[in-house]
Amino acid sequence: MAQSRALDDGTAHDGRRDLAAMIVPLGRALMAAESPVLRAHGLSMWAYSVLLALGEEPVRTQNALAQAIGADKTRIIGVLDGLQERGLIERRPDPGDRRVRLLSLTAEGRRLRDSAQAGIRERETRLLARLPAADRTAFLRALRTLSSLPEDEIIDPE
Amino acid sequence: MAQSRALDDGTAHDGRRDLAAMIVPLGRALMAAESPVLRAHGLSMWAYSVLLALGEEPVRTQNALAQAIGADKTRIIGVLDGLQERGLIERRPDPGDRRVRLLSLTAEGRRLRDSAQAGIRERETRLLARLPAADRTAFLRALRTLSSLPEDEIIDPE
DNA sequence: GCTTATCATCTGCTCATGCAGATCATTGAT
DNA sequence: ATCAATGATCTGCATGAGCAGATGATAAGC
Repeated sequence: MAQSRALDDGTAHDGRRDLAAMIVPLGRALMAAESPVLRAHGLSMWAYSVLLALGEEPVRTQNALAQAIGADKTRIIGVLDGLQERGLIERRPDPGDRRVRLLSLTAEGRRLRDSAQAGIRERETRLLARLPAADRTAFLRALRTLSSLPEDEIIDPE
Repeated sequence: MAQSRALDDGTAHDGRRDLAAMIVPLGRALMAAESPVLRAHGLSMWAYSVLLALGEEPVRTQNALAQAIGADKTRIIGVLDGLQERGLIERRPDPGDRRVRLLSLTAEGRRLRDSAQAGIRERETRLLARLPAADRTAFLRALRTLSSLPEDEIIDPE
């Protein structure tokens, strides 16, 4: 263990840093990278998250949508108001239960989402070009796997 | 483009999600995973980050330390006070410039850091076991590369 | 019909964070 | 010696997020 810190960079005895220590700042930087693209499209991070979460089928209940994007159900109401006013989403009562809203994208909302996402994708492609092709592919595959895990499986693996 | 959304899961036309959309929630979950380990060691996230950032050589200036861990220099003062009180770190004036503090780990601080990190590493190993070995290796290699990039290179690649 | 539960909505409160400003001690330049 | 800059420290302010509670409309169960 005398060599446990040959390099003073937060690394453990196997020479790598904690996952969180690598992933969290990277996530912050990626969000900062998205910021100008979203601004150019007149979207906040939460507005964009909402657009990403809405697809071909309406999402049933605002609470379900909020949970899907990791937001507070009370705090997305203003976001939804704004998106609805701009004609990017529609909110309709569920005919079978009028307490509930069905949320869907408009064609305009889809276009804006796709345009913003294309801008973000372009930047990501340039960033990922720093990785060897095989590493890039494996990285994305691993990331998809890990990010698809239910949260409690990440928190308490096995 | 008619097939651009075969699956309604926030994916672009190449079928993958935005990096931020995958990495940010993963980072949050990883932090949540660390939480019980840190609590068991009587450490906050920031306290742990400070311990990780201090190595064999003293860190010169509190501001440099704050920047290194992505914290606000004014907000880590309390953290440093607490760590110092517990005998986990030392703060000494630089003999060459008494405005400046030299920050270093005590032996006790090193032990606590290493113990916490071992606990966290154990959980990570279990989590990463879900990946095929080759993907795991490539993922960690890629993650190291990306997380080592200067922030402005991530924000504005090339 | 009455009671309980659910959804959307609004609002208040607390906490963390980022940033700015002020103060004091120290340093460097003139 | 004076002035400007720097580092640590304290504090205030604004903002956003998380959570709780209340309200009104609607639905389900008895």
